[in-house]
Amino acid sequence: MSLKFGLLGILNYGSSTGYDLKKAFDSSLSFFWQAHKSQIYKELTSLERDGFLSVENVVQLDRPNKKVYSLTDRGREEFLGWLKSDLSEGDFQVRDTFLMKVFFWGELDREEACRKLEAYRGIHEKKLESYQAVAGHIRDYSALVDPEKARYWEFTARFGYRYSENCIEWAEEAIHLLKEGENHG
Amino acid sequence: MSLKFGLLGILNYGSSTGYDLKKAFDSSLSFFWQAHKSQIYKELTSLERDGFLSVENVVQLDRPNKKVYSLTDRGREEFLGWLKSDLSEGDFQVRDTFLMKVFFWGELDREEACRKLEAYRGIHEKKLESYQAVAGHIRDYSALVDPEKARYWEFTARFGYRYSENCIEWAEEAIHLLKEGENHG
DNA sequence: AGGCTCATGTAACCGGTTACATGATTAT
DNA sequence: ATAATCATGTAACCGGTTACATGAGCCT
Repeated sequence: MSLKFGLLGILNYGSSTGYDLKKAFDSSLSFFWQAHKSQIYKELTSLERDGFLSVENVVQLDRPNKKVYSLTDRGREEFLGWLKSDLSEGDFQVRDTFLMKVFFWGELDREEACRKLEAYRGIHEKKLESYQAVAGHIRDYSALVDPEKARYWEFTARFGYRYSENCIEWAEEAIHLLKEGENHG
Repeated sequence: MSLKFGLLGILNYGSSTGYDLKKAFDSSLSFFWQAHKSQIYKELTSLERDGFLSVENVVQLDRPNKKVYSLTDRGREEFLGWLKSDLSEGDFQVRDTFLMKVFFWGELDREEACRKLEAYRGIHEKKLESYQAVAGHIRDYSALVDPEKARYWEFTARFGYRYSENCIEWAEEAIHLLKEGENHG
């Protein structure tokens, strides 16, 4: 359901093509939402059919033709309605296959569990670095765009940073407990 | 994809019916995975078709008949294969509609953003309480079941607790930044 | 009388993933 | 030469959600 609003939200900044929307997703929303191009093209078609977007065919000579989508008034209303709507249960539901595995780790031996925790920590350490880079990009941007927007982009990047930090601390705590338990477990 | 392994994992503890598997999901896996009963019944049918489960029809007189599913050897192999498999990209991808909204909050005024952050904090404060209750239940259980299993159940509960704690701290930080920005923004 | 628990599902739909398909231009 | 970029999609499939449907027994 949220891909729809992600697309409307980006198009609220300005008109765009499916191709560029995919790039926008990959570069700025991918921490908390991923989208395949096939899904983006499908969704754009139905948003246009429903009157939330208008489309213009742009013929190009040196490159493939393209379809430029623009938010209609109805589309903007739809987007703002979603944005203002109250938080609901679904906004808090997490799905995490890694934690599902952890839940069943009683079937593995502790060495294997420790190795997996260390791999997990390593991945989040790399993510920390990339969030710092993202934070830098946003600061560069915020000089150019509405700083009121950039403020919230920073909040989401900060969330990602803190999230990975927390995963690392949790993993270290768990590793510690496993190694402690080895002696008198 | 992970519902499959969640079901195999619980059935690895012992045979069960769709009805009871739904309860097991709701009571212990729901923090990181939710499942509807319609989906559970569908999945059980295909797991049996694929030879990962066997099924026994149990006729009852005072209650509706039931189907008791049991893990086959193939099913146990399939489960352990998944459990031992290396972490992949998909194990780290987050989907969070709340953060999607935050990303676009530049379209709202700050008071509204603050109110939503406070609601968010409030919800996670309630979640913190429920995780403490969960941790208690696990400790009660761990006297009865294999403590090596309970250890990992605690890890996932601890993750949930820390996650909500982190959300609260992030929200407070964000509220602070918004209120600070009011004066000289 | 009314609501909860036990116990099963089907049907319609929506959202998301993977693979396939094309083809010119531009940069290394 | 070759790989990347630009730009569009389709098709098949899988996974997940919502609503509908039934019906006995037990508790208040």
